Amino acid sequence: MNKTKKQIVFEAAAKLFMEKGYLAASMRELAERVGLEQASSLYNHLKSKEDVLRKICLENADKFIKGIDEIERIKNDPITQIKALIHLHINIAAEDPTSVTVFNDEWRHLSEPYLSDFLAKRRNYENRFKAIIEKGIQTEVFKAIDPTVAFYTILTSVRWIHYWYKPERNISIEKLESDIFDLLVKGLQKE
Amino acid sequence: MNKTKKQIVFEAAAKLFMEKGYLAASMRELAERVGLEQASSLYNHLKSKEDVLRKICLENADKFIKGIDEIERIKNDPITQIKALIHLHINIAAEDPTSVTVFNDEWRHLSEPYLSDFLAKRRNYENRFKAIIEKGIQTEVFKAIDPTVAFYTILTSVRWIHYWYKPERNISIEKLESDIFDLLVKGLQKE
DNA sequence: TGCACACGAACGCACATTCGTTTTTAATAT
DNA sequence: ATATTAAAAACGAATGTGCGTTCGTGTGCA
Repeated sequence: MNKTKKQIVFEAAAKLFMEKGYLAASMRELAERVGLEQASSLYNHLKSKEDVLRKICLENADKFIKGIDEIERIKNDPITQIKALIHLHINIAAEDPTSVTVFNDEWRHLSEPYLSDFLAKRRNYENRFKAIIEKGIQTEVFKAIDPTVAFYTILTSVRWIHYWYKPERNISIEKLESDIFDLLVKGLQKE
Repeated sequence: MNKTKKQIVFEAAAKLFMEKGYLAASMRELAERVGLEQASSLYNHLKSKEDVLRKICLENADKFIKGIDEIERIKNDPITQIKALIHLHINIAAEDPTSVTVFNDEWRHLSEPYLSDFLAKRRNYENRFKAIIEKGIQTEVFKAIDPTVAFYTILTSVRWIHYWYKPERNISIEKLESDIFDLLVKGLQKE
């Protein structure tokens, strides 16, 4: 099925936001990229520049929330849950790398009240992520290192995968997933 | 010794760049923050907005290059080198978190040829970081996971520490360092 | 007397967005 | 097939705003 012009515009916007950053991306350049002579023509397809950013951020935030909902529901032990969280981050990043990059890097340019909404969702996700790690430490499945350190180190690792992972480097996402899991859970060192 | 006005201006600029992002930071707001009524007055202390960004980026890039220079010179085995790299990242971040944040997040707004210079330095650093990990894998000190995955996962972990590490959380940088080392090298899982 | 600094006006530019108008498209009726 | 119509999309001019920076001038301190 053909993409609507609206879809084309939104995808080009995400790409432009990713490449230049939200503030440096201009509606004039976006127009050019989708074959329009005038930026004003864009407004037949979108409400505003920020509205595009909002949709991208919200969409991805919901993906993560939905993901952790299911992980909490289905998985039980912390190790399997961590594995599932790695899986979640990699899959979302692989599915739409452009969109997840914008989500990750440009959310701070949301204006209120959308910024607060976004941050609330983010905090919610992070707290639940952290709780999984804390549970692992409490039940002595994980090492007795500082939970905050463990949490942020792992979250950071998986949150920025989109920065460097390019599928064409002929490493599959399955291998990527299991390598990251090995590294974070079992450590870099051999025995 | 008292800070010169120039120092005050540069530090306030770094802080402003960090808080709002380089593009969203305005010279008028910077002026206000350092007690000047007019943005034009700033130009007695700095050459241009971008010049401030350049100095911040260059300064930090050199810190990392100098750091890895010494690590290559003094340390021998990959494990000790990784430990030293973690130490390096944490110390640079702790010493001047504001500046390292700007360095890390805003370099892309450098214009040519400074951008290319910066990226060359960055590539240099990353290649040498990666070489250490590859050596560890080749000599079978490290697990046989994909070197690129190992490299980026570790680099990402240490590169974004400034995002979340606040010294007032009463965890010392020594503990932070050893916990991150434990996690990355020995793994999260117990035994 | 000179120098460092602050001021205030001004310049030129790029930006997102609005508006009224024209063109294109596609569905309907002849 | 062709003509009619209404909606969708593109246009181009215009608006207002904020930006970095320059310049000429003034002020106060060494």
